[in-house]
Amino acid sequence: MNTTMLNAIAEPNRLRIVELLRESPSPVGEIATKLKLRQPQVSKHLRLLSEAGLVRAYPNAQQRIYYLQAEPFKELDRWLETFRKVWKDRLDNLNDYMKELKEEEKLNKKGAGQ
Amino acid sequence: MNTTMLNAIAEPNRLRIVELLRESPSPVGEIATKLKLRQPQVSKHLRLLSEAGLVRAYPNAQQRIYYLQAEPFKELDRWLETFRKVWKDRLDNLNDYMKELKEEEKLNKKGAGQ
DNA sequence: TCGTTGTATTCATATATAGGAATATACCTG
DNA sequence: CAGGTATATTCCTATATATGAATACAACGA
Repeated sequence: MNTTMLNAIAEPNRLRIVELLRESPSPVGEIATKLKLRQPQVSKHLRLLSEAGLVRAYPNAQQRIYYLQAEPFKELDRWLETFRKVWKDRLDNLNDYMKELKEEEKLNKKGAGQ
Repeated sequence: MNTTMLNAIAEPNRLRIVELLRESPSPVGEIATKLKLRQPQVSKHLRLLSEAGLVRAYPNAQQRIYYLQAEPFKELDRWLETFRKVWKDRLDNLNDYMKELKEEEKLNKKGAGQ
């Protein structure tokens, strides 16, 4: 998994931008207005998101309409998949661990009490 | 979606730690050895991961065995789900946008040629 | 061409944090 | 209790970056 992508969405305002673009493509000014951010900051965040491959833009007169790219999200999804696969077994193992742990605690208390 | 969780895995070494713990629970020293990191750094990263709710530890003598928590990953999965839902429609819309754009370009070129 | 609108960039500053070194803390064994 | 092992914390420094302010750049309309 790519930390560039994760880093891009780990910043609160960028996450909000992404969630806004999830609803519909938007020009920079509209993003700034809706999220109550200043335009230069939005442009900078979009630059980072763009470099991370999360968004693209197409020009419409002076505007630049930004929209999401699917691929990075799919990559994140594939990464999560590797966790889902292991998850069930792991939880079982964990329960075993915890049971063992509890048994040990009981034994220790018994031992201490002697 | 929670940026604390994202921030936690956005750091390369922490991501490696998470991926290592995905294989099996491990004590700090083992993580340090396998990832060729210094022990204090690993402890610090684990602290952050712990505060973000991604890991927990149970004691085993002097060791602390760290293991992953499922919930934050499930939350991330649910967040991604909101994208998957929109994805298909969005791609169609995008195609429409792009078609419109291309049409506009053609018209502009025609106009410029006059 | 000029003014306007929309966006990007540059520069400076403040803040956050990753890493190194040293040390503290906790627990085990003899 | 002493020594050893495993982990956590503290202090310091360097680096990254989010923000604000000012400005540059680009494209439109009159």
